[in-house]
Amino acid sequence: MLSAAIPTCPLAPLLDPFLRHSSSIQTRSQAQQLHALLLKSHPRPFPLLFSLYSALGLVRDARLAFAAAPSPSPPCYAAVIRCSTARGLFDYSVSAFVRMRSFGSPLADAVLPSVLKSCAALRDPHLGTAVHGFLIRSGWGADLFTANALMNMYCKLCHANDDGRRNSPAEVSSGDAVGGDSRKSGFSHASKFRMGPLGSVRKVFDEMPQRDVVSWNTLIAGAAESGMHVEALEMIKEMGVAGLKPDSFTLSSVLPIFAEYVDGYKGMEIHGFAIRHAFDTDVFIGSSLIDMYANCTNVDYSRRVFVLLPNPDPISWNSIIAGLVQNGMFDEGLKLFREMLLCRIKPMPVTFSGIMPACAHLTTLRLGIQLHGYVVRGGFAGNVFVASSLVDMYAKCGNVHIARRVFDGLPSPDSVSWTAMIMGYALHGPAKEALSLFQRMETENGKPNHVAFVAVLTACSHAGLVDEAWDYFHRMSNDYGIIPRLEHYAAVADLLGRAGKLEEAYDFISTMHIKPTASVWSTLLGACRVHKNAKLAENVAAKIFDIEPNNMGSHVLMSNIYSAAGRWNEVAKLRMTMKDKGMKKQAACSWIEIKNELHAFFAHDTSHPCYNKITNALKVLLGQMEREGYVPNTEDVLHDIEEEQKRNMLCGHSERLAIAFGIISTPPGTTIRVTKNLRVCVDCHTATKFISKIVGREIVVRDSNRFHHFKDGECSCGDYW
DNA sequence: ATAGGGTTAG
Repeated sequence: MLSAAIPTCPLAPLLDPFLRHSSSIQTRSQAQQLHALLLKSHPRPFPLLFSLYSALGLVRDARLAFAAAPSPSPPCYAAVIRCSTARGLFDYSVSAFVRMRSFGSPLADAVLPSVLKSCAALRDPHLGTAVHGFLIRSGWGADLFTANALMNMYCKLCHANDDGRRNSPAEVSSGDAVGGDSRKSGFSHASKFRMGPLGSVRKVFDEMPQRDVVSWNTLIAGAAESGMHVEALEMIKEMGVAGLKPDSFTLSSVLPIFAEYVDGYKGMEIHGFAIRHAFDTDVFIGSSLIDMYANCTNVDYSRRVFVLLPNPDPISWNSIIAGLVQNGMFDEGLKLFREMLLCRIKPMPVTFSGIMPACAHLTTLRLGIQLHGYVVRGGFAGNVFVASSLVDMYAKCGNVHIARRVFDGLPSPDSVSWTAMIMGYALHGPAKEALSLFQRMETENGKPNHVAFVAVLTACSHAGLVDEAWDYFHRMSNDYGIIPRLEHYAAVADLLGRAGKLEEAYDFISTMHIKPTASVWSTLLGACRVHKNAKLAENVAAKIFDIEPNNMGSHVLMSNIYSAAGRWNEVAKLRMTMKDKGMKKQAACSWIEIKNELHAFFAHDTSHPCYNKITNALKVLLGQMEREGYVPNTEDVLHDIEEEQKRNMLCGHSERLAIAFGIISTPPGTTIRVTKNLRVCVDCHTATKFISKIVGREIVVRDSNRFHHFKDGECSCGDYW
């Protein structure tokens, strides 16, 4: 190619084969030798040299060579600009372009697409529009590649302000007000398109003299990302009319739409299309399909797609792991994470934010700490997604202080980090911390969203702060314009109920502006049980059974309420109903991790190999507890049996077995961490307070609702839960 | 030369 320029040089015959077959240059020193020969043979630098250095990843050498060039030719500028863009050195690419313009050097072919790509990556609207103006003046406006790159740049620029997450605020995309300006494009929705944030993109598209698949794909992807879902799907049809077939790029930009709409059926149609056109082995499509099926709770299909991918890439792994975890298949997620490591695929920040919730839900602090170590070693600790998931994991695994330390280490926590931390305090009890953090969030992070309000209301609820909760509840809509959702109502109703304001709670739920669910009523039913209001309970239960006739939790609660009131006939009747409906009470279970091994206990479970030791320890403890003033509270033993038997029943509760086992299997002073699947029982709560004092241990119990930290005879919940 | 996939808090 350029060898035509060389004949004047005696070295030319030597160089020629290398310049013709640049792939024969494989190492840095070979490239440098060629560079040296070129410098000797030819006063002006060779464009190929820059491409060569860049292809070998030696961008520094390329830049040095370029900086030393006295007056680079247009092809040299072009090579440097293209290479630096391809290597991600966007600012360098732009400054080379600016330098080229300032010397008045003519524009080589195929430079502008790279410059525009760099402008897009830099998210600099002034730069972008300046280049746009220049390219029109210099007559490149009609160039297909340039216009495509221009569209892409405007797409990126209009998403410059959101933080890259999927749920950007959707444009109105219903079918109204169509018609509009259809002269130019002939497309019914063009006018709406032009008025939206993608106006510039659409304008470029409409004015292109010719369009290819990339043009369409860029426009479709832009629409899909801006929430203009209907338009995006409509345009796929239109591109067919224009004689262009959708390809794997087209599909991968519209698949997330079905994931977001949770329309697995439509998603499956696309999957079928992908299979028919042999796109289904494309990793991009594969990852989108995995995510789409996982979002539609059809994670088995996600798994099938993953298994059928011939060459899953790191993102495919991330997708399947996150998909499994999001669908509650925590062990499976962890298993795949281990497989991923075995396949020598390096985890990325997303891998950890995807897998960490599994540890949080499983309450497996040990594994969480291991992953945290991995995060630190991998240099991902500064990633706000990862850090937020760590905050959440530590809080959910019972270590709210470490959670706080991770949180405090974040240079700029986002709303998720704040909310995770506030929720952490809410779960553990220090409501003051939660409230003061919320206040800090308002000043430092700006507008709290609806989830932050769920967290702060939960904190109030768990601490019995009725007035504060009302204040937040009202400020939420008055100051921030957030319409209360079910979760907010539920938190307030729960709070009122637990504070004993049963009638007020009843009225509150009855006048909600959305239809209360069975679960909202259930919290009140629970409160009726605690505050022994059987009459209101019957009323509430009727509401629940009206919505969910087979709601098992409420049958159990109602049965407990009747037993507590000694109404054994009603209990029997309810039990019959439950039996008829085939409902089975969820068995109480507590578990504890000792030396990397999980020990689970059901109530009155004698199967554990250490069962005898455990009961002996409990017997000894009971004696000490009674000397300290412990009186068994048999109120909640809901069986029609003698008092003595009731006392024995209490000792067999699953949490007590787990705690006793923890005490006899760990060195003195070790914190005991127990998890229970149901709420902790009143008597066990009292007993654990005594036990913590007697054995001088901190005992952390996570029940289905919150954490209890027992220490020196006190509990962090202040006996309010 | 230009276009694509995955993540955290209730």
